[in-house]
Amino acid sequence: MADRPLRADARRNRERVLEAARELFAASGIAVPLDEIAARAGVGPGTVYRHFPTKEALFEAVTTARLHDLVEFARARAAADDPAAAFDEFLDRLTEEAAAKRDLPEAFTAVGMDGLAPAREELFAVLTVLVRRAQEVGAVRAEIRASDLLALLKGMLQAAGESPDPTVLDRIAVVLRDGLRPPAPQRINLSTDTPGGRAP
Amino acid sequence: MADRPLRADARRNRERVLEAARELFAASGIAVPLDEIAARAGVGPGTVYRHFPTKEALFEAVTTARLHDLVEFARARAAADDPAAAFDEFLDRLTEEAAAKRDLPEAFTAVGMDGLAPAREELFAVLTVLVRRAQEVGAVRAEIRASDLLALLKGMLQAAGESPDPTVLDRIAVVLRDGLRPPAPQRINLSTDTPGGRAP
DNA sequence: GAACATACGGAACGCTCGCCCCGGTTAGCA
DNA sequence: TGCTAACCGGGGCGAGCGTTCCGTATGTTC
Repeated sequence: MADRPLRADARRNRERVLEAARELFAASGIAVPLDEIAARAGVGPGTVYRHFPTKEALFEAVTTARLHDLVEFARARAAADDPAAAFDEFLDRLTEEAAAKRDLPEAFTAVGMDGLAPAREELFAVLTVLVRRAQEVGAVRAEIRASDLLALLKGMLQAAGESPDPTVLDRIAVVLRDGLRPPAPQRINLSTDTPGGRAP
Repeated sequence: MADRPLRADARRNRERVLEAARELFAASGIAVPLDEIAARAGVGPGTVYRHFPTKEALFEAVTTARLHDLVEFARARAAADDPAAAFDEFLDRLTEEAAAKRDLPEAFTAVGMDGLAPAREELFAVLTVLVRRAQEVGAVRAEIRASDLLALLKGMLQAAGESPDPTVLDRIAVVLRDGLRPPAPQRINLSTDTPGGRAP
């Protein structure tokens, strides 16, 4: 019961399992069989279960770390001087992440994974700030909420993850970025007289 | 072997199965157990298999019809006088569809369902025309391809389908719509001198 | 180097779910 | 109304996967 230091091989195997889980979860999502993770780590299924009580726990262990990194990144941006740039940087980060991280969108809305709830709430909270500040300087349309952003990002990550063409992600990201901006080009001083306007 | 008319009860049960499959696939996607569909239809699992050789075949039967409707709708719009409005109408249609149709995004990119391939190719072809014509009048940004649009729509449908809040869909749809438009308000005749242009 | 605790591997269990089969029933027709 | 063929229901089989258990191997300590 006391937290005696793990035996050397146990420690090594635990790391191998985590490494294999990171790779396979990122590649195929939580659907990957646990036996495959064990095989990739060079251990038996039993060994995985001695370190993690359940498959979900392993997924949580891998994903919580990833979410936490994302939260840290967002938190730093939430206090930045330029909220518009901060918001853009967050989108950039997520776009990079989406390259081959199929587990991230699953982590956003995994049901029944109570272990992930704190990290998700943290992310939600910091996203709320990030969005609000970007809205205050007119960089993001006013009606958007953090939940909308999360849904949008999740959809983007999933859609991009399934597409064989990696350049799809770039164009999707551009669409999201521009779509999130307020409709009229109201940035700074400019006096266009675009007819047929839809905004007042 | 000859296509003798089905017995009355067989015909009725087949319709019931299709109806139940439509509802349950739309609500929960292809993950719904076949026994549930059978139970909802008031028949045994064996009856389902007498009408459809496999679960995938049942899914294809339900989804092909849905995709075909969508293709018909898009085909009519692809020849419309106002390509910009036609494109918008297609987005509207898909937004409505997303209300509670969890099977549609799965139909877009279901792997190994060869029965759906023709419908998917039809959809892709007509979307290509729809996008190109909208681009010709400056209603859609030039770099977008039909595959990008499909990925975006799939993401939107999935994100909206999983969210408990139905109003999320509205805001997501607006973001997509505006994001798909060309960045600068370059509608028709106007002589802007936008520096740092990305198009010739 | 020996003894002990700890960890390992993989066979085995139970559960879910797609799919098949057989005894009973019902529809259609003479 | 009665016969026959088609159809129905649900129990059952097998595969895949998460999880557990136990005999064996290995690191650690004296």
